[in-house]
Amino acid sequence: MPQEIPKAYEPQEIEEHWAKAWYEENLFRAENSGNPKLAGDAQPRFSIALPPPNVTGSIHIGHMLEHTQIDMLVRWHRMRGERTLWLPGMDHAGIATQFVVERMLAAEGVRRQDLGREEFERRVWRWKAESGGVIKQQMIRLGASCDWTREKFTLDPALYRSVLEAFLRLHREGLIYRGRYMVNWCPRCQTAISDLEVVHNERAGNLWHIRYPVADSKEFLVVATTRPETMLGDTAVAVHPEDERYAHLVGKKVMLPLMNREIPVIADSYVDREFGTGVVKITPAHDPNDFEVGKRHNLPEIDVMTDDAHLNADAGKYAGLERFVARGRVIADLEALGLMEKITEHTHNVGTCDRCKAIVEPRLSTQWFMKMKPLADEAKKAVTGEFGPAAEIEVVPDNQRTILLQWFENIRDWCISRQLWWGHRIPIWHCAGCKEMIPATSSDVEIVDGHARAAGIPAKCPKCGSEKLAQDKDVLDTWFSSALWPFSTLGWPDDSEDLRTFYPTSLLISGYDILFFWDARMIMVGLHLAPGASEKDRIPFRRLYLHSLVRTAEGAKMSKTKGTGVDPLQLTQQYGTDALRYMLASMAAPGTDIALTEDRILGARAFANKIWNAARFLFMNLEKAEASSGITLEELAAPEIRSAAPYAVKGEGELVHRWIFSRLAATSAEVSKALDEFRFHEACQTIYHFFWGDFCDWYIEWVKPQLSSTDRDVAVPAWRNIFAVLDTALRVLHPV
RNA sequence: GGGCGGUUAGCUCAGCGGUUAGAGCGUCCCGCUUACACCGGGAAGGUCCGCGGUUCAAAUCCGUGACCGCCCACCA
Repeated sequence: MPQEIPKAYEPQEIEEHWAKAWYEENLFRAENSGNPKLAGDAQPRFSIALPPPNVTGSIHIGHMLEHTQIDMLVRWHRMRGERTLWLPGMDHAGIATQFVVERMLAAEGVRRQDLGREEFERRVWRWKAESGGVIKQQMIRLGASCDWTREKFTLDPALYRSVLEAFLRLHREGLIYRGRYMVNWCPRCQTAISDLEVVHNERAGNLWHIRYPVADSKEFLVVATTRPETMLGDTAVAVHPEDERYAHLVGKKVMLPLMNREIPVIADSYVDREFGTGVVKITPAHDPNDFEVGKRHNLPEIDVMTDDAHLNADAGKYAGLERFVARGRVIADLEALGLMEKITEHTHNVGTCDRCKAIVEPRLSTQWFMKMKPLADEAKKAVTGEFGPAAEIEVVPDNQRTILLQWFENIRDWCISRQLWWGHRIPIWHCAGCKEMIPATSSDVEIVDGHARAAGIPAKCPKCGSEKLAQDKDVLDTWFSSALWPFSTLGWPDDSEDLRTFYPTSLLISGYDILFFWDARMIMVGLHLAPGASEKDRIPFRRLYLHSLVRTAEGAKMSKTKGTGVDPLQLTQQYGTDALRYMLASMAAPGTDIALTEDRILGARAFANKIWNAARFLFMNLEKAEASSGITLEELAAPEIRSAAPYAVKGEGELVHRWIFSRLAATSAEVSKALDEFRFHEACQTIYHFFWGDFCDWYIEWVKPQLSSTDRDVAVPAWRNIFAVLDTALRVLHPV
């Protein structure tokens, strides 16, 4: 202890000092935890994987909430003598990172296409180094007690190997397939995106009622549409099979206006007689429903758009126009021809790209998909406990379980290929001759230019013998590698020591916003691919806790790419990490989101200060007591002396000592229980009350005279007691 | 169209079957008592959204209505 203890807690220097020391000494290596006397299965274990932050910038306060909660549990388990691993790492975040880098390039007036794939990748790697470094420093500074010796990145060679192994296995099993289907196409990012990456917003729009002249007749069929420009790709018009109004026209042809193409009138029960006119134009290449209808009726599929959402040559005279320009032109032309029956107002859902907000175009495209049904069925059983209690994944809070199960119930296949340059390249080669698709011969990787590439390059086409093979240009959805995270980071597919020791992980803590993106897919993929004879060995985690989200005082969600994130380091400078962590933890009630307000941080800072001062008081008075009654720190701090507390104190006040110890025991028990049930806020509140109310306000005040007594029979036991209490209280507090 | 939350003190929120409903911040009085004014002592302040029900007992459980918010969904 320094001579002069500052009056107020000055967190900056102290916290930074310890954070650095912890990191440099690798204090939190898994090897440093646990009870050395216990070997093998007798040693209790606790393992948890960090949800890898995206390397799209730096972490914000929301990450810090997550990390604080994880850290509390990790420290708590470590203190209880368990072999504890918190494995950190980061995610390459394919589309998100590529978007960020593209945006930076745009500021220089450069497009990624100008640079070419290789150069662009180099730029992203450079950005990754920068961003990843920042994130790591932030986490260290914020005191996250993870094992940095095991840090991973989703594009590490070892993890690419896991990805290859997973892909090849699933492909071999027929769970990964390639095909031409309707996908969500983002014209800005110029890639397909999964259903989950589409955000639907209600927007005011119109319903355009267009007359399609019936061939060889004076009649019209009036169709209603929200996207008139897609009519250029119509290949049929549909009515309900039992709709008497139109029964006589089924099987006839109508003339598609503007394109002057004859298309059939078909009957399909998909049509809702009540909506609009009861007649639907069918555009199989640009609408998911129409695509299904088209398949049922063997309709041609005419894609009228280009990758960047301009109309293509199949759109006749509209070719080259941007889609919304074309819409205007189509409407004007229809009106000029007198074929626009009417225009009504209509609000409808518009899908936008989660990343760049561009309006998504449903579009026919050849992509890689993952068959989800069989995987989801198994995952469901793990969540409902059908595999037995040992293989049950407990979901907290409980209502999220329902949500998860519903999602498994209604699962659809997952489009896993992305037309991006940043990510895991698909290990399939296409034969130039016979179009055969040849998978990599192994999941081995080689290092080229410092980064991993698939090494199992097939030499020639097994079907036609051609040697003109080219690797698929697409990369995998970033969540594909994320789905493997709990075991890929531990060495899978190798049978590694870490994998045997720490898999399945004990727990996953993630935000509920990525429940489907990540958590659900980990369960499905882990259950299918992870090693182990039974389900209980393959589930990726035994418990799943979905934490709430930190919002701004106005309730907006935080996001780095949107620039609404709050930098935790800045707040740390102002209030101290401990205060921030405490504040976050104390607000982390399951199920409700957190609005960030300064008040709460101030309260937390006051608490940190209180603790500091309580300790300061004791140390300052100890010096005096040394003089008056000859007490030494050694007499108090030795573990065997502490553990023998409480000591009987001569004279009055015996009860007070007994009281504080009973309160301490109760507090400690309550905190443990709260932590075990993820009630972080209650744990905080309990300690707060004990420390401030019981310990400071009552106990210290009461014991003050005893501490300064010259009678050693009074002073020594009193001191011993108060030190034991302080020590234990700080230990209870340590997780926070 | 389905599902999930929320509505409690001036503000932000906890509590979710059992004595006078809590916390932080704010407000009002009183205190520089040898750790702390980022403090201590005290006080004011609440038909726990409305209505109906279950119960010896309800902010807490059930039903219903209202108003907010979120998620999922292929009605053109």
